[in-house]
Amino acid sequence: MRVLVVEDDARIASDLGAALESAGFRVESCADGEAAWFLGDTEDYDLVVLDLGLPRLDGLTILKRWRGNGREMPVLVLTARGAWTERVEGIDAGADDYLPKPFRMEELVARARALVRRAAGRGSALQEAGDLVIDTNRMSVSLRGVPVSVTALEYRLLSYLMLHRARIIPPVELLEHLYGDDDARETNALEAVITRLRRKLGPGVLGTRRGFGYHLEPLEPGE
Amino acid sequence: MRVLVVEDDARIASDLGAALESAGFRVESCADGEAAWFLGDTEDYDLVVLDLGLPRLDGLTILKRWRGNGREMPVLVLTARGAWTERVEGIDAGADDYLPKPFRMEELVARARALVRRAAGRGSALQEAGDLVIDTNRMSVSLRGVPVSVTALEYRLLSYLMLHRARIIPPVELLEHLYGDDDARETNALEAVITRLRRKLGPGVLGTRRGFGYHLEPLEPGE
DNA sequence: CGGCGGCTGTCAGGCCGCTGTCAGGTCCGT
DNA sequence: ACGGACCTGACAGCGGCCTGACAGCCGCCG
Repeated sequence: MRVLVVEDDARIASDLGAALESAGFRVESCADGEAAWFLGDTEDYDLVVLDLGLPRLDGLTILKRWRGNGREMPVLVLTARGAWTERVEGIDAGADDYLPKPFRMEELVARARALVRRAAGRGSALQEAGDLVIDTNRMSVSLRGVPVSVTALEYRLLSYLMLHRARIIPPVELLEHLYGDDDARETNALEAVITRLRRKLGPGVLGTRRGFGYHLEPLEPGE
Repeated sequence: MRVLVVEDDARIASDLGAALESAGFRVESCADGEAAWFLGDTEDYDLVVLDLGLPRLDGLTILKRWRGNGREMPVLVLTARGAWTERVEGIDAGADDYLPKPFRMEELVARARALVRRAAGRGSALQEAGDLVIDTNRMSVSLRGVPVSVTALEYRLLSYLMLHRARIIPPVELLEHLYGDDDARETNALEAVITRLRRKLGPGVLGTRRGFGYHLEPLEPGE
């Protein structure tokens, strides 16, 4: 996690840096507006902490330029106490969160963490198990990087197995999930789906434990 | 048991909260999508009850983001009556169960309990006795760290002995547990299973007390 | 509207591992 | 030493599971 701290007050900057570092961030600092703009525009940060009162180039302007250039990293804006207009402007400029000064370091760290995590949810939401990767946003599946086309039903099955990949899933539970109607199916619809999926995914992905249920293959503790 | 209720209709939310609380849950409510997403992403709940129609941020989107971020708590989705597509989408997004509105509170509570129970087996659910370890998630057995492949019946036998490892289990009780039918079996099916298990586990694991029953080996109270 | 193709449940057939049964053999308690 | 409780290996039937084929359903498109 790489974070850029833009703050001209040396004492605050050093406090911020210390707090964020002890929270596990890799911190880079910058006191000058022009330099900050350049860094944020060219480097990749997971988070920027941006003070608005800066020499040479206003914080809001920097933020607007970044956004205008398509830079989408989360930005946490520090505003002076009660400067309400600044807050509104900050939002308009594309800030993701703001914190009025003075603030407690714990709160800043908490918000920083939340922002980073939230930003993670923006990209493609990937879940993986072994060679299999499913993208829950695009509802797509790929195996060893190669996309595999699956039907809606097959996708549901895979995504459920993926979500509960730590367990063995008994057939009843899968049936309940795929079809909802809890009237006991006496058919082998499930087996059919499994077979068709296996044909697409090849061996070594969908595992069966006779008498127990199904699971995604990399299930560590042996056989 | 901590549960998050995400529901914008105040009346329904309060009914839900009351029902779940009287069922022994600790309830937190949230009517706003953005806030719900944040809570579910940063707090740890044992269950989330999620209504799909929300202001600011759609329930399905929230769910997908949670899953994409690796949040795996059980989620019970509330859908509008007859909105079948919603149900399917909910499953696709990673819901563990869903309930069409309107519903009876008893049913919701029942399903909530079931979900929590199911998810309870998620942490390292290891039970051990002596050198023997049973993983109830993976339904696997290992001896001195070495995985042993057992059949469904053998597994049930072992897990029953494990559960009651403090005492000696008479054969009738085991038969009853394994086969249900209480008509006294005059066969030696049980002995056969025991023998096969002993072959896999080696000596010193399954003990016999002639005339009393079976037990797992390290039986504390004086030999 | 009618044909077409993809999706999916059903059916029949088959494989093979699991499991009860049987026929002994062994061990323990009395 | 005897009887019964228990063990064990062999074996055959069953049932869980797999698979290919087929048909109904539905959306798509001309």
